[in-house]
Amino acid sequence: MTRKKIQIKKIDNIAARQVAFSKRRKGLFKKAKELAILCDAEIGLLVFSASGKLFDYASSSVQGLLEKHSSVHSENLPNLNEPSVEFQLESNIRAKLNEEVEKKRHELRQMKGEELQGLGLEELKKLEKSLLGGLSRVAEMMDGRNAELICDIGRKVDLLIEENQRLNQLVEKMAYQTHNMQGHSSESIVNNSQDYDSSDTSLKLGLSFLEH
Amino acid sequence: MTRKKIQIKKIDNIAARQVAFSKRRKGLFKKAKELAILCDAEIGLLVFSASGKLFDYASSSVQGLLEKHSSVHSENLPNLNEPSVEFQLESNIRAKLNEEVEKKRHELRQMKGEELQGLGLEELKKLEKSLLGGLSRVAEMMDGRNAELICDIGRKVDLLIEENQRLNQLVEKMAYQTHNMQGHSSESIVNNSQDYDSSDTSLKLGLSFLEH
DNA sequence: AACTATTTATAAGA
DNA sequence: TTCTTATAAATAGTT
Repeated sequence: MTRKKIQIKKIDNIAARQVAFSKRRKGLFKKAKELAILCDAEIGLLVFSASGKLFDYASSSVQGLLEKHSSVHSENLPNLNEPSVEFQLESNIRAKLNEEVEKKRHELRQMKGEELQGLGLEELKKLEKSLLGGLSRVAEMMDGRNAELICDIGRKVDLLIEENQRLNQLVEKMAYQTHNMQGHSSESIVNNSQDYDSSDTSLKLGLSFLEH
Repeated sequence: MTRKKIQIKKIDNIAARQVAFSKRRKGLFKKAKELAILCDAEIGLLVFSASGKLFDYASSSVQGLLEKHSSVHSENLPNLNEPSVEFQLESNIRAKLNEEVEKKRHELRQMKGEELQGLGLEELKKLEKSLLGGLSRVAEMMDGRNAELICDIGRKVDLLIEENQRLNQLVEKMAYQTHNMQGHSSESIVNNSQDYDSSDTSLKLGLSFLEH
């Protein structure tokens, strides 16, 4: 709503979100109070920040109702004040979790080269070191994977070469037998033998196998 | 708040009050929803019109609370046997948060080159790309900081050189005056003048200033 | 925490 | 109620 129109979706930047929360919360409460006064309405308003902090407003007759739940700060009403204890605990846990998520999100962003504004030279150096470390380990892992891949290819090629040799021997044997049995048309058989024997062909077969 | 500024006090005219109630109520709910989304807040809003009609809004986890209140409206003095509704909601939220923390933790580890076991070559390539991207942006930011630093040094050196020149002139003047007043012992003063004039000294001062 | 350029909300009128 | 419009109020981005 001002220097620029914004989309209504969760604000990514933590600091900006906190600022917006503070500003808009104030505005919301003001509007609620105005409506209550101008139009003689009864209004109850509860706002929990993402970190679990409670802000509330209640025009007279709704007050009692909200107070029970907001007993975070008003400690009275000995009847049914049990939910408050649990609620406080839960709120606390949630606040911590939220904080943790926020921290990790920020850290991740920084590792991706975003949200670097606040960092000094020393912190940037640390970040760079961390990135380089990660990078080298990723590269290592990639090397490993590549090595495995090459190893696989090697094994497959070996198998194919073996198979080729076997076929080759078989073909030669058949050519020999055929030659002995019928003394003609041996040429075509010799040509086939040469095709199977080509080591170029065996390599191509090995690679195409790997693509599946 | 528009064709004319209004005072915040109960609107006398009944029709006008109803119109205002309808308009402002709409605005208030809109603002509440925006705050909940933009700032990841939990919000509960109850509005009773002067005639007793109820309007409400509740972002997820507050829903249980408000439902109870609106039921209080019809039948009050509740039996206190259900901590379950709230508890379930809280549990849900916590589970989601925990999951998120876990995911981000894992992602961070991977960017640091740990927990890479499950990744295939393609995923590793993506990770490498992300790390390289982050690295280049961090390097950029470091360049910026270094440039700033050098700029600072330059400014401080300039100031010191100026100051040195001023002092030098002052010393020369004093030397001249002293020489005129008493025609002896001018040598020591000349020596002092040379000390202040040393550009090596001014540079050293400039750098040592920066270390604090 | 203050400023300000814009957007948004809305009082009055139709 | 709904629409329009002139103006007040809220506020996003900036400092």
